[in-house]
Amino acid sequence: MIDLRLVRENPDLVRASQRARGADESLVDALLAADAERRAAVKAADDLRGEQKAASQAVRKASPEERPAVLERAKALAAQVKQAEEAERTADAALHALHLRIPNVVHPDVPPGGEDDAVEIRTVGELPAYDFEVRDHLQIGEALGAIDMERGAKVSGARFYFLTGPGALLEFALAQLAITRAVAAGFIPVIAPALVKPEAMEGTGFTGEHDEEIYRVERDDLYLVGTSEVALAGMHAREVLDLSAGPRRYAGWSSCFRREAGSYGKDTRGIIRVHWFDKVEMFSFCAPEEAEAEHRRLLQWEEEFLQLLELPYRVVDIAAGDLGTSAARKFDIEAWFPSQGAYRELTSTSDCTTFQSRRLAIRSRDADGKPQPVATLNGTLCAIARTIACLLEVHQRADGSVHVPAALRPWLGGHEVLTPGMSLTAVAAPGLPA
RNA sequence: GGAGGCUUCGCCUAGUCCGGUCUAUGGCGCCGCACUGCUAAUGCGGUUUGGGUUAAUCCCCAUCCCGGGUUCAAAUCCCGGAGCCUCCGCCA
Repeated sequence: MIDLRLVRENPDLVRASQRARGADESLVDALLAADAERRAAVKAADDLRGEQKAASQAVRKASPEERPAVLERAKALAAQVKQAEEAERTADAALHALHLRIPNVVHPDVPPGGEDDAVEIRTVGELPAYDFEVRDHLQIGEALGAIDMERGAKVSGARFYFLTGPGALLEFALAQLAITRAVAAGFIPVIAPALVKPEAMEGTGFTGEHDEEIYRVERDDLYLVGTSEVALAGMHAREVLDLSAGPRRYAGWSSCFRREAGSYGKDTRGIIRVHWFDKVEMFSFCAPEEAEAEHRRLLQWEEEFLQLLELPYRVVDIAAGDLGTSAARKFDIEAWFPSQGAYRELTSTSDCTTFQSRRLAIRSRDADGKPQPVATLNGTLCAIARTIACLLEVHQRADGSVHVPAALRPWLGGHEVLTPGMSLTAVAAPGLPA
């Protein structure tokens, strides 16, 4: 949630942010009114409680003769306090409900507009040219024995898949490369839970407008995460972190689950948009004043990863109307999918400033030693299924084989190419005993 | 799934049986000051978090795992829940 002091002191800034998002501007004034009401209710209840406390002491000290009268007064006050506390709770709940409905304040440099108004920042890598008819990743994957959609549907339904043979090995290779890179950059590797409590989901801002996107396990009141960001952010809920040595960075691996409600008919083919995939996610806790620089660093790590995979891509600055609830700013990296002749989102990094940490009560001590909300940032290092799809397409060859980028070879037995029908028995990490 | 134990202001801890200056004790750590050639030791003072109020200080309210209840009054009594530990059962 956003900083209430900002709303009080600079409501126009928040109104402008709401406008930029295409969200309801009047919420800001409703919030201000609710805030004033809550403060009045708090003051009334506090004052009454103070009186009651004194009265309660008086009961104890009263002589036997005056005791009945004093007790009478204390009882009356107790009843008033009860009423005042009820009013306080109501006012507080009203404020909280409004507070939760307001998304993060957008960064001033965010481009205006909606989904189609992302601004291209740069393109990197040469678009490949093919002197044969380009196949899509599913055709290539099926020929390689790497992807089995039909049986995925048989077992789990639409948008489920099996990764088999070289596909399964590719998943591990990508995960290894991602985690290895992240650890080398100073990230703490984490295997995060994929089922979380409602609190963690709410804290990261996913339950509001994205509710339809989330799998819920009713019986146990748990959610399946759509990204390990949820667990990683929740990891330090209600803690005071020591960030004096710089940002605290985690690289989390987890399965991710998405209902994809409302995307019927979109990307129905292959493993570009699926209900479940595995992902290595970067997550950073840092001082608010460092957030923008950290955001650029996350973006850079994402770019380096795609460069290692030899995938051409472009970086886009997401427009205000297309930002998630928690994000003040978001950069996507879109990689080239030859079968579509288009760039498609492969990774995404968001600066959530103090929005998530305020909800989750994640703080660090400022220069005065006072706990203050930290900034949280997240970025995809590798969304594995979609990355496999992109790799297969970009690195395809006329004979149905697929070029293996050098960076992945250590985990694919040193093979420079994946070929239909190849034997996997030789695929082992070099240096391991046979 | 069953039985028992535990949870106090950074860490440890007193207090809970028997409700009332608990405005929560003490130790460690940390910060400041004094003493000291310097350090150590010692002494004195400070040190939970959130909210309200304020120009700021002061002050006020809440906070003893969480949520209810009883009471004029709850760390303390009652009910519900969470987490941790031990044992039994089951299990990869």
